[in-house]
Amino acid sequence: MRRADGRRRFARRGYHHGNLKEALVSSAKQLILEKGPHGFSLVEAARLASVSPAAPYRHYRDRMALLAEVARRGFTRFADRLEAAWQGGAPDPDTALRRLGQAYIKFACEERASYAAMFMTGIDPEADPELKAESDRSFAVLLAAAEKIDRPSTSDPRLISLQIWAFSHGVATLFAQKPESHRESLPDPMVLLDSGIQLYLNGLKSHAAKSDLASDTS
Amino acid sequence: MRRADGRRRFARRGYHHGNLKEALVSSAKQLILEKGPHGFSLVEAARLASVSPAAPYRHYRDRMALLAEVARRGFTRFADRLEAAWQGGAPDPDTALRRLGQAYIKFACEERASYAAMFMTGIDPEADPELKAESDRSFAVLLAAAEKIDRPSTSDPRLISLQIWAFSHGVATLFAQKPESHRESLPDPMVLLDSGIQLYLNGLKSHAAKSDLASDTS
DNA sequence: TGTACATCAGTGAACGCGCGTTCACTGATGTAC
DNA sequence: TGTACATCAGTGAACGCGCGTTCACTGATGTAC
Repeated sequence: MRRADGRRRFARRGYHHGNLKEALVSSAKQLILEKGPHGFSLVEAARLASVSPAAPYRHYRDRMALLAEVARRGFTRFADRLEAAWQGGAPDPDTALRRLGQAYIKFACEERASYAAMFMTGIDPEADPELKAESDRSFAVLLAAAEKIDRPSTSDPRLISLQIWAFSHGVATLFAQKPESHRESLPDPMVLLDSGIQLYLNGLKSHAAKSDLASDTS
Repeated sequence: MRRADGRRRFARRGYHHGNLKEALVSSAKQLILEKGPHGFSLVEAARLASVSPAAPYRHYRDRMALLAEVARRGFTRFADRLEAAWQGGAPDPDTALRRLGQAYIKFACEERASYAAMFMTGIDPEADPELKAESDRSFAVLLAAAEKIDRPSTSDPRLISLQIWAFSHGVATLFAQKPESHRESLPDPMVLLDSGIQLYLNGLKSHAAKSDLASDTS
């Protein structure tokens, strides 16, 4: 286990690594953090796992397959967290939605590499059924939330969920993706999203009795 | 001027290109569209401009310098468009802000390559004074708008402008960056942003008399 | 419990590729007189 | 208007690099008997 020049992270148990599949995912995440999802290379991930450049091909078809694995696992944890935050909308939808937003940002901050693999690699969930399942599960939480909140009866929950998603994603990519040191005088992304969502919900409510802007596209 | 195998786009006038600096910017934008900002290479841009791989170095220090030039020009047009849309807030701030949002999405759709160079390359405006000036000018429009709209007196215009920016950026990256063919059943990004901003503004207004959520971070 | 053997998960060398960049050069252009 | 010359903007060949991927191989593991 050496470092610095020939950087290695995982002690080897012998000829066989023991847990190379996991180790590669972990190495990939570290490299994505350091160089962004496009700077990631399979060769370097292998090096980081103390393994020859050919070894990863025993576990992943190619470079993209490992990236997709990182994204897939990311979506799984993402969906788990969102579900746990939403809790079926208890005790009331507004409170639950605020928790949902906080969970979103928390994930983007704490799992920067996963978030990048999920949303900044141009990976297409449609191409991989497993990936799609987990990504659908994530979005389903947002949709359920949009359906349950206090809103005009004619409003479109799908539109609302996409708006909340876009807002969350914007805050995540602009303010939560950079390492904390680089944020300087910017406001806390959590506060930014939270207060924005509250204002948005308020707008929805106050419009319940008026014209339905969220479904009126004029 | 040939194509397909040795793809060339610009007719040469002879030994000297005539307008290589411009041609390279144009080639770079096309390549960014085709392969994303990370797939862009200086060698290929040169090829597309019918010029040897060494030629670009007469005009740009290195690969990043050309990318920064695309971003800088993008920010210039972006700021121009935002200023033109905002019009000092006439005839009323709400109407002007809606125009602003529309201009934002319009830019992201019509100038996908520029938008990508500006926001998806990890380019740092702080590093280049010219870049920073144009990027500041863009953000200044958003800030001016946030100051002028109907909002609680205790609210923080900076926070509001960042929220509007984050929402716009989220819609732009999630729904406006992909080629239109790939959007399928998704709603029009323009409508998505516009109706969301209206709801947000409404929330701001309805809170003017109540507690100021936009400045209260509890 | 011991041995033969199939299977698994590694090795390491090699390949072709495209890229960024440098270099000595050369053709074209524009300016001074 | 014509010529000498400096400067500018190209060429093309070459370099070293890291990457993705393949290949024949081999050491370790686990299972059948």
